[in-house]
This record gives sequence, C-alpha cells and structure tokens, in this order.
Amino acid sequence: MLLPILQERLQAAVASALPDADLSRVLVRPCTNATHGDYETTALMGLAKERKMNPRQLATDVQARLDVADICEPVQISGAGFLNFRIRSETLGRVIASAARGDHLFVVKTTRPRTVVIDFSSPNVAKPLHVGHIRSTFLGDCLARVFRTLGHRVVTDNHIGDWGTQFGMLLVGWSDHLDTAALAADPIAEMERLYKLVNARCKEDPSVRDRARSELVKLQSGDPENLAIWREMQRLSQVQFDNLYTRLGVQFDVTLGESFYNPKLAGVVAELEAAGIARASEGAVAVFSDGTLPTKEDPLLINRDGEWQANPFLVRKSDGGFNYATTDLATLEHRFNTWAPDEILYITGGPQQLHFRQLFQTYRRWRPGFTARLEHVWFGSILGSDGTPFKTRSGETVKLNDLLLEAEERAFVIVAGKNPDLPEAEQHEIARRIGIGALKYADLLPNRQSDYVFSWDKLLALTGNTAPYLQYAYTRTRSLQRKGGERPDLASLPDSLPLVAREELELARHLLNFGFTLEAVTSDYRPNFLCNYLYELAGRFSQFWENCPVLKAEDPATRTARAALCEVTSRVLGTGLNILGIETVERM
RNA sequence: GCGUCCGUAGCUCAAUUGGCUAGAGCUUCUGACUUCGGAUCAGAGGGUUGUAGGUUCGAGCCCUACCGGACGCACCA
Repeated sequence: MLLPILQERLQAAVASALPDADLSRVLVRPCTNATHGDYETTALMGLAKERKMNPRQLATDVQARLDVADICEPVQISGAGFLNFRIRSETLGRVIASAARGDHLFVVKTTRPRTVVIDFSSPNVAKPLHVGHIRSTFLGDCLARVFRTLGHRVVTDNHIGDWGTQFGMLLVGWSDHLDTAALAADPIAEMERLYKLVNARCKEDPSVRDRARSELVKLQSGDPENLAIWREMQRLSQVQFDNLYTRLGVQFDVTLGESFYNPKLAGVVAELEAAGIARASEGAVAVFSDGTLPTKEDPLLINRDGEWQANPFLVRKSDGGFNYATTDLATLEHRFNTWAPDEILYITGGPQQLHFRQLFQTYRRWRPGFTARLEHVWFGSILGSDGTPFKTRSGETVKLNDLLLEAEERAFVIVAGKNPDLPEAEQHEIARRIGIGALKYADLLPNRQSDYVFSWDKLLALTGNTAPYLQYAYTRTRSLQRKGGERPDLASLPDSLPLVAREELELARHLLNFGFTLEAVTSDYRPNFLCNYLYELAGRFSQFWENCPVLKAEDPATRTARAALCEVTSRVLGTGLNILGIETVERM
C-alpha cells in the first residue's frame, strides 16, 4: 500500500543519483528484522558493488535525494548500506482509517493485467479422486484466486484423463462383468472394480489383453456402441467430480479432457515431422536435441556412463498410438490460440519435471513466435507417519471422498464438544468448514516443493499454525460486530486514527503488507507465504486483543480506532482465508 | 551411472532480488485468570543450518567436493 509509493520515490532518487541504474531491481520490502524499521531496501549495496562504489556513500547520496517526509520518519542508513524506512504513526492511522471506510484492503490491483491459464486437478474418468489430487487441486485453486485478487485474467482448465489405454479394459469389463445394481449405487467404485478385474485378467490371459486392445481401437475409431459406453462412464465420473468440487468450493472455467484434443494429434506429429523437429526412431516418432542448448541444460540429452546420449521426447508410439506428450502439445497449441495467455501454469507433482522441460522446449521450437511464460509448478508428496507415501491401513490409495468425510467427522467431534449448545445442523455446517479448511491449510502451509507428513491431530489442532486457529481468530474479530449497540460508529471516521499502543501499531503495520504478500505468492507460486502472513496477523491481533480493550477504552477516539482495527483485521483475515479457499465461520 | 529435489531446535516446519541478532508451533517448565473477549496471552529452555572448502562487505540461500535421503531416466500420465 505505502510500499509502492516508497519504491517509486526511491527509484526516482536512485535515477537522479545513478542515471544508468536498472530501476527494476530497486525494490522496497518489509523489514526482515523489525528493529531496523518498517521497510528497507538492499538495492543500493548491489548497485554500489557493480560500480565499485562505497555503498554507505551511495546510501548517503540517495538518502539526500529522497523525499518521503510526508510518510516516514527520517530515513536511516544502517549496516553496509541498508536504507530503513519507518512509517509515521499518523500515516498508519490514515491508511487504516481509509481501509475501514472501505476505500481499499491494502491491495493495489495491477495496472498490467496478465492472462494466466492454470492447469490443475486433472482427475481420470472411471477412477476416484484421491489423495494424489489434493495438492494440485488446492494449489491451483488458491493460485487462481490470488491472481484474480490482483486483477489478472485467469482461466482455470481441468485437463481430464478421459482417453487413455485404460478404456480398452473398462470396455471389456463393462461387457463381461458389469453389475448394474452396484453401478447405480456407487458408479466410481463399480468402474474401478471393473478396471482392476480386467487388468488382472489381462496379466494372466493374453487373449483378454488382445480384446482390450481391439475394444480401444474400436472406440478410438468411432464405434457407436463403445462411444456410448464411454460417454456414460464420462458422465458418471463428472457427477463425482462436480460433487467433490462443490464441496471443496473449487471451480473451473473450462473442462477439456484429453479426448477433446484427439482429432488434432495426428496433425501435431505431421507438423513436427515436416518441420524437422521430430523423426522416426525404433518404430516410434520422437523429438531429439537440436543442439542449441548447453548440453547440461538440454532436456533431450542424458548422460549415461559418462556419455551424452539422446533422451528423446516421444510423440507417437511404435503401435501408432499417441501419448500424453502429443496431447500436451496439442493442448498448449489450443490454449495459445484460444486465450493468448501470458503465462501457463501446470500444477503437478515433482516427478514430471523432465516431461515438462521437454514439452516446453519442443513447443518453443515448434512455435518460435510463442513468448508466454510456461511454468511447471510442481509439488512434493504427502507422506504417512512412517515417511512413505500416504496410504490407508490396508495399503490402498486414500480416496478424496473418504478424506473429506473423515475431516468433517473429526471436526464435528471437536465442535460439538466445544460448543454443545449450538443446533446440530449448525454444528455440522461449522464442522464442514473447519474440517475442509484444515485439510486445505495443512496442504498449503508447507513449501510446496517439500514432502509433508499428514497428521489429523496436527491439522485439526486448535493451537499453532492451523486453519482452526485462524478461523477462531476470525470469530474473535467478529464478536464486536455482534454487539450492535455498543459498537463504535465506523461510518464517520476521522482522516487519521490515533494509534499509540505498541500492539495497535504492530497490527496496523502488518495489515499494510497484505498486498505485498499476495504479490510474493504470485511471483513464486507459493501460497505458504500467505498462510504465514495470516498466521502472523492472527498472532498480532491476539496480542492487540489481549492488551487493548475496545469497548472498555475510556477515550472515545481510542475506542473508535480500536474498533476500526478489529474491523479491518476481520476483512483481511476473512479475505485471506477465502483466497486460500477456506471458508470462515461466525462462531465455532 | 546421470539428472532433479531435499538435509535447519527432540518433533513438524518457516526464513521475501544473498542482508543487519536463523524464526514459529508442538513438547517441557513458569506466569497472567470470578475475562468487553482465555480455543487466549506473556516468559524460559532448546541451533557449529548434514560435513569440508570457496566466492562475497555479508551465505541457510551462490560455487566445488563428500555423506545421507526421495524421485526420475523410450513408447503410463
């Protein structure tokens, strides 16, 4: 909020002191260590180093050209050449007052909106959504919300697995073993049963495998009967997807499965071959290195036993079929042509890093005019308490549906225990929000690239860095609103609120950094920055709440200022949780 | 073998272009308490950031080597 102003003034001062300086690197940020001030820049040390100047001398020079007296206390120089800014409490009071009036929420929308396509979740038809989908789903949904909050255009695209080799087996299962009653009761479970059954038969009996293959060929060549079954499987799966996404509050702008791109795959390969990018190899068609990248960075080369060898990207299998590389290229082409994005994000697990490096490199060779940013936003695994991938006790994949049910049940026990007088329906609704919120928060809190250990006790804990703690802090911010009569009037606030107590000032300073935090999330695709920001906000609010009585404050101006801080904290906390995809509750 | 990622307090995790004194929670111990409002707050303990070097005014972060771990490496996605 104030940060962009300080940064602009700093850049002007630097431009006058060093006309050739690269201003895009002259940045202001919140102080990492509050003893030095509220904001700082480390840019001058870097600039001085490049020019072999004395950094303290440069800092002194820039300080003399810098005019921020309307916002800050006198600017300080510290250490090797830091510039430290401390916001005047009168300025803080003014920003808080304007936020309380509803003029802003410490977020400046971008003046240069980008179009960002986000590819996430990507479940498979005829299979249940499971624990392996949750990080992609939560991360993608959260990033979409952050980009939108900052004013960017977002297209969320669910790239459903609806066209793979598994359908050959499913079609055999459908004709040989379908239990229509079971299908009616739980379609996903029945389809999963069919798949497993036929898969096992294939391993024992080659004739079954041949049948699966021929059913798949029939399907892919447009056989009406198989197509009808396939459509039914799709429809039944979509019901499951819709149900779960509704419960999670996750929305997609478009849902285009792999089958959508099927008609284009042959053309993709033909074009790549015609352009000399792909060629036949061992019966398949593959893309090889063109040698333009340094060997160590080339995703199409691999070092085996001390020798650099081809590490090709296969776009057509030796049996003539296409694989996900081909589909991904066609998908990229479609997104490029349809939305002209500035940025495309793929939210998938870490093991796919090589695939995406190969994909991006191949596409850029195919379409040299393509300049958008392509990012593989990858994440680590969810582990059980034994440190191996999270499974059920019997070793099966944990289904998302079961996970949500258990979260809601466990939260219900807590809510009913803490608040037995609430009507049961309300307890259930609160438990739903707490349970699912806890699951999401536990997933978004760790750095996405690290694996994390799943623990019910930890994610539903009422203390520590958890969703329930934040949701509880939110209910505390709301308790004033319920005391209608005694509430100070926020409609007619003075231009600046008197902020005096240490806790008031620290809370106010932290509120100001909401927008900065959201930008940090988008630049590294890391929602954990927002989690930690909100946790710290809740902490500062609690300190304020303990030490700064609102309704009991003697002075009316103090009462108003504190009520405004509560109100603004409430909005930031509520908005922040909402951006994480977490619903708030009024009481819990 | 090669590649990617990781190794931070007893445990689970943070650490914002390399920045000033590496922070939280859990656990342990102590304190506040007939509360506007304790699912809270305050305080204490706990660290050679895997090891050894290097670059830098400054390194958890960058470079090199080594140790330990996860994952990937031609027709699954």
